[in-house]
Amino acid sequence: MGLFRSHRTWVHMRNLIRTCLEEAVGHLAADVAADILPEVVVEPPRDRQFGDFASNIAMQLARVLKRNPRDIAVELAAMLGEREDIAAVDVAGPGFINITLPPSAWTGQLRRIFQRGTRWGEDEGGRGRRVMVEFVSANPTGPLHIGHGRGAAVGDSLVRILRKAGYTVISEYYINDAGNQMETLGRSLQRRYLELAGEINESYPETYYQGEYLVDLARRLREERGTELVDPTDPDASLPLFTEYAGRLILDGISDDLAAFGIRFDNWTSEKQLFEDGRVDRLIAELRERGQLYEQDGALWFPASRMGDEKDRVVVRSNGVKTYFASDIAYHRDKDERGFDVMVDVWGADHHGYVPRLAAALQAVGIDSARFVVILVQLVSLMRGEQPVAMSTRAGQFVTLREVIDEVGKDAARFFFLMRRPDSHLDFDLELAKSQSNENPVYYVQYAHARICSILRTAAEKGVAIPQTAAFDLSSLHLEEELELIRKLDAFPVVVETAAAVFEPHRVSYYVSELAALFHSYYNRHRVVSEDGAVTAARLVLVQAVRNILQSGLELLGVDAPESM
RNA sequence: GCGCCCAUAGCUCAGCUGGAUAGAGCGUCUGACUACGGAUCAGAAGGUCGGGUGUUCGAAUCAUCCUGGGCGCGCCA
Repeated sequence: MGLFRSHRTWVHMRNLIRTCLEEAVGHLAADVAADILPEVVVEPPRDRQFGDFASNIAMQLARVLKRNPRDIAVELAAMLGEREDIAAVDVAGPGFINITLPPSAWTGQLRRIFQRGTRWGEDEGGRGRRVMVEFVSANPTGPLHIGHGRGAAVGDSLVRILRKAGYTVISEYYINDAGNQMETLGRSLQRRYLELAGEINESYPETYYQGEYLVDLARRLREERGTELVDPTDPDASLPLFTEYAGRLILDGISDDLAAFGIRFDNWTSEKQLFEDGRVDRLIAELRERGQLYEQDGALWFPASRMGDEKDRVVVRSNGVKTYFASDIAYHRDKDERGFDVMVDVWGADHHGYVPRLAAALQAVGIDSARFVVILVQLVSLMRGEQPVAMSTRAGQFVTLREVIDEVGKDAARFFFLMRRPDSHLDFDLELAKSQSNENPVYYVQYAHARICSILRTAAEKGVAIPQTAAFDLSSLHLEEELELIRKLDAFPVVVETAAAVFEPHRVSYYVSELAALFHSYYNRHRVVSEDGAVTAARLVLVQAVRNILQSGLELLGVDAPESM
């Protein structure tokens, strides 16, 4: 059986090598129960001199087989070495198996990658499993700030990555439009409105929302309705109108800001709606039926402490008001009923204390909490060069996402948010993000893409045919830099798969940066378009493949891949 | 006080869930096209992976303790 004659023509090399090793291990350990055999892991070696791939399986097997790892490695290597399509197999160190493929294997792989185009990296790993990714979900009480921006970038990129990895994904925004914060919002707008009408003399209360945007909304309301909403006898009567007005316009603004950030949600779910159509009540009834509620001090409690949380939590307050916790359980019960295998929630890290209680509650209504994944995104420190930018939500002084997008651009903002692990603190430097210099990593990647486009334009101007297929001889691609590029392209599906599995978009950011670096280096050393027709054609195939992967990698981050800059 | 997260080069951070001599960008220093875009490239210097103990063939990675920083501990959302 030929190693590279797979029924799936788009399989990356690493998986093929793994399959080969698994076969060999099967022969070697035929009498060992399969379930105690260690998983075969194949990865690039630390040092390229060791070859294309390395596996530590012999050392893992040593434990099970109770044999010297080097002996095992030698035997496995002997089996692999018989294959014609493997150039060399070596045993090194304590028992690493190092595998080298012939250049023809790599050019053959390049051909497949090229023909796959921007679909290279699409995988079936998700097997169509249904995932909901819920993110942002900010209260419609004010514009999105920069912290929301990070959550938005992470959530949206996760959606893109999961889709690429073969999952069926729905993105959703949960609108927290119920509760007393909305009432406070209404009162705040009402107050600003009355101030405009000259009805108020006292200073604006500290407990109200402080942002300037409420003054703008009040002006707008006044333009639309004049002073007809001034009702000195019964201010509460018109309060719902203010609340509804503020909530609706702020949510529209949030939606616009997200659109400017390249984000469109598949679905929006209203918390208020959950209350109004009885889903919250049904959930509470369900908890009661399952014996998961008790009454104390006039309130209804969920015994979360029985399932790992610090203390029990109130579901219905003694005044009859249902808590946010209640609606949140109901919301996740609803997600479950909509048939999602996995529910991913992207939250600010300051909500981490909330995770155990919700996980416990889901478990209590029969939802395996392993299906509930919370990605905690750490807060963002905004910097302007060395100087921290002061932000205080309370004082209404915060930098909005919109301001950041306007100042540094969507691409830089998204890339910066996705450069770090979600659970790592992020310093966001506005000056750096804005600078069109070599300090800025966004341009580095985009420039690589634009440069390739430029090469293709040059080739076209010179009358060189741009290869549309790779169905010709690529054997002139034998330089180490060229093989290195192909290996990197080959690894893209692994990056997508891993980023999806561990919910870490920053892996894609690193990948595209590394791929761009390999390309820039190659570009500076070797000409693509030259007098040699065969070499030119082969190199055009290579750089076009690089372009495709840069493009789809950036696509996963929601960053544009410009043809010129 | 209890819980969660973090600690890796001067700075900002990766490290492919336990592998070989710990990497990248920025900054610093030295260099590179009269050719496809110099927003680029080549090279150098820079480390007790916060500290201790443990687990094993093998630890930045796992366990545990300590130190230091962030966050959370409401009948708020």
